[in-house]
Amino acid sequence: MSECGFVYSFATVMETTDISVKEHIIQTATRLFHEQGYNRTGINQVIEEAGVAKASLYYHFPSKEDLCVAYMQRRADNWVNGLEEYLKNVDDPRERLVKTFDYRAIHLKNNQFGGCSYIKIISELPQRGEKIDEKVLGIKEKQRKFFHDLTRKLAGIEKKSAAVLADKIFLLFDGGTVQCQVYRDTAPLKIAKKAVMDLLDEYW
Amino acid sequence: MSECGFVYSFATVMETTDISVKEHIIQTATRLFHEQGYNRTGINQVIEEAGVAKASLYYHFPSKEDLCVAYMQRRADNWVNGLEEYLKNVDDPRERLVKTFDYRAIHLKNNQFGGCSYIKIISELPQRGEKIDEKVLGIKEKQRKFFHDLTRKLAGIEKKSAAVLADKIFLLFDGGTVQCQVYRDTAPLKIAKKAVMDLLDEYW
DNA sequence: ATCCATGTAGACAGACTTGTCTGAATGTGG
DNA sequence: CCACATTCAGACAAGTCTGTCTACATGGAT
Repeated sequence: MSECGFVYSFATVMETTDISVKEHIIQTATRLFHEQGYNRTGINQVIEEAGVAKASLYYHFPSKEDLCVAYMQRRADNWVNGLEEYLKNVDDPRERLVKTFDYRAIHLKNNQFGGCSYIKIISELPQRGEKIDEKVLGIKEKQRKFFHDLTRKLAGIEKKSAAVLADKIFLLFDGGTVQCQVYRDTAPLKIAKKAVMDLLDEYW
Repeated sequence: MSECGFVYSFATVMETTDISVKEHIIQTATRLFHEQGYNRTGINQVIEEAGVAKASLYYHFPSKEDLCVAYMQRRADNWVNGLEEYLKNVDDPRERLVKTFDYRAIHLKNNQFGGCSYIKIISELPQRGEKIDEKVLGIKEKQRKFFHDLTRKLAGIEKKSAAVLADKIFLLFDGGTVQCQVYRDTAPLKIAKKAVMDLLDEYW
């Protein structure tokens, strides 16, 4: 098989391209876990599609649970990086809030309306493994903080009002996300965006 | 074993108590699927805890997927019946809307903050089996219609405004539900309720 | 009287799962 | 030069899963 040669030559290139075996595993797992679900994706499929040996996976990740944590972190990084790029020329906090919902719709569409990775994971693992639980709560809290930071920057808003507003927007964010997943359509997020704009108009 | 005798005598009683073997299976599956998740609950556990034979399960349900549909229908029935009971003396549509969020919090707490069964199912089965997809969309559409019917009854509201308002409330409903699932707390639904009350105040 | 619906118990097939282990190869750093 | 980190291939263990099947029991309806 030429595949073997490919893999080995690939490994030599890897330092220059910075796509290591570990990175291949994370990327493959991130794709498969999100598209097929965590429970329905076996380790064997991950290593096969990543083109790595099983021992290599377990060398980098002691268990599937650890790979799951890396998957969620990668999803979070991708989201934050994509959003920052999308908002790079937007300064007004009001506009940043609204455009976040635009980007959310784009992001969900680009991800086959798979919904929120973290809500999906806790839906698949109701018993809450410690590491996974911690990761989900940490990421969700960062999402919440994002909205709180933005509303606090709105001109002339009181601190308490900003917090209430942020929590409402966060609810619309998650509500829009899961409804887009259910309906496989961006319509719910458009309504959520409209709701956010109406909320912001109240504060002028 | 006395168990055998128990089972058989149970079967004879079943017509009077109206708790058939099929009903036992549905109740057990409804509990286990919601608490443990659909994928993580095996047929063998269902029949064991229901106290029925495997052949009996497959006599009533051709496949696990069919049992899943029955599970979702049962969850929907339980929700609607519980809500109707909770709202039986509440006539004002505004109050019915707000109290629906109160009942949602009670319901989630009573169900170990397991979240929305239908969102969980589509999170576990991303490929969307035909029967399951149809069921989830049907139930979600009924939930949506519930809010639309109520907002239309608000005094002096325009038809279009009522529709927009209902969709916003529905977003807060689902957002509150999944966030309660994440945080294992009713706090998000309290914020959602407050958001609904604020929305309703706009329409006086 | 006999058929049929409904129920029991439990073995079995065939596939899947996670994780371990053996044994070898490669390239780099000390 | 040798030790170490990293990677390969793939067998294996020990368990899970869904669904099928055999063989039998029971009670009501025709």
